[in-house]
Amino acid sequence: MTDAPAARRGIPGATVARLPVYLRALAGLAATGVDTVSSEELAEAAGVRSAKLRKDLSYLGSYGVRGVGYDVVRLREEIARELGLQYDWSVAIIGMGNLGHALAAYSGFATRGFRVTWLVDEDPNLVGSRIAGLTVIDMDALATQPPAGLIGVIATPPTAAQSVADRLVEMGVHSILNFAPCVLAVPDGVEVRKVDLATELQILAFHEQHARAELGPLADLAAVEVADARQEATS
Amino acid sequence: MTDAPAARRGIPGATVARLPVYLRALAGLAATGVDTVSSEELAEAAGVRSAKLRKDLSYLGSYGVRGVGYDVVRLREEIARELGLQYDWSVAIIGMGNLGHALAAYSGFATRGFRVTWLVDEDPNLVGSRIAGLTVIDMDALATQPPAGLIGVIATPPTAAQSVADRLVEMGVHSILNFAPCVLAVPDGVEVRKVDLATELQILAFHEQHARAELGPLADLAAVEVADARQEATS
DNA sequence: ACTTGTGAAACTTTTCACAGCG
DNA sequence: CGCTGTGAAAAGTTTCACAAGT
Repeated sequence: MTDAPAARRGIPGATVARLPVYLRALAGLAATGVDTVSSEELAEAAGVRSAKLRKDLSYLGSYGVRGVGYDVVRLREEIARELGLQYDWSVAIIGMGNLGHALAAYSGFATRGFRVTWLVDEDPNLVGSRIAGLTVIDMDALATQPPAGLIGVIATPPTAAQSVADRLVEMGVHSILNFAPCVLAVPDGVEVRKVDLATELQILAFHEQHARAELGPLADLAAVEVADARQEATS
Repeated sequence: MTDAPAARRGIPGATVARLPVYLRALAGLAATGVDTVSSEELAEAAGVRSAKLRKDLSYLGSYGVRGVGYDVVRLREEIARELGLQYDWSVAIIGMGNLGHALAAYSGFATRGFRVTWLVDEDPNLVGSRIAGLTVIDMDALATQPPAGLIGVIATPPTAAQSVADRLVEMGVHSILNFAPCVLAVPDGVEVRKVDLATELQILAFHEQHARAELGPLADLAAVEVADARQEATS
């Protein structure tokens, strides 16, 4: 019954997270005029192994042709549909600091199915000003016209992030992208993804340190040793 | 032999990725004067389950006290050491567009063990200008003084990203944070982490669409349907 | 002949549940 | 008694290898 041409509820999360990468790779291939691609080639373009790619695509259904490969246009459509990109989703960016500014101006959203529709800040000096073609409003103004399916992007300082999240949830938002370096508490049914820049660097630092340890003592480290008030910790 | 007070090579990747979150939670607790914390409390602050937290910490060694909990200062030091944060790592940001600018000005790096030391761009109009207290240089200038342990942050357009990565690798960098929406090919031993903003939104769109499907047909969708040249696909 | 789609195996990560220790 | 640390079970993810289809 529910066995129509797509996967029955339950595409693994790891697969969902890779679909955007495949989509990007397919867009690149389409742009260069390729119209059929093998799992081997597409996997190469996406930076994964071909078996993984095939397994991932198998969750969406059978869109390949054995002995031939995948039709670039068709596969692109199927993935886009699975991701819900037949709609142009509205995005509200909250917090117009450096990062909020950069996000508002980022052209990569528009080209990939998203429309930045609201820019929000609480600072009265910013409210009313124009950034990237939009007028900055405050949270109250946003709350008067919250569209269903809005995605909220939090780019405030961490101290403000939780209360912004609360207000977004209150107005019916259930997808949030959080750039503030803090944990957000939200009710069930609200999906939060986080991007923490310092965290990413710390993970790299771990690998850097351990790669280094293979090669011998950390003698030639140009990274500056922290030699400051660390005494208070040891005394 | 190699059984000193830390984990023997092989902390799971999933655990490493969470250590920065624990570190942040501990910093928060330390700031409010708490000096002992149970796995339950710390897990709550970090947004994970306590069993997972304890398992993660067990890879670092036994730093808790049964019946009591963990010493906040001690645990913080141990995690920081494991992540290699006893050093201040140098960071070079390549690509001084909107995002590069925002990253250069981001104060969150300095407070978490990283020092943005070089800003790089190829545009002659930018080279020599000052951003966030630093003078913008070009890749050639960076190549003349590449410190060991440098972390490269790529914030260029995707078309330039691969060649920037190649040059970074050439000068001995083996940790790269890539903001450009493309796959980078690098040799073994070079660690690349990527942050793709549109990808994150697409993953949210997937969940948004499927959460919505639970509640019935997509009637009240305020996300604008893409009603353009999609006919060519159906005809 | 060639490439997909997929069971089964291998590996990783999370969760459970309780022994062990302060 | 309470909380950590950890084996063992469960769940999730990746890889293998080949049968099945064109």
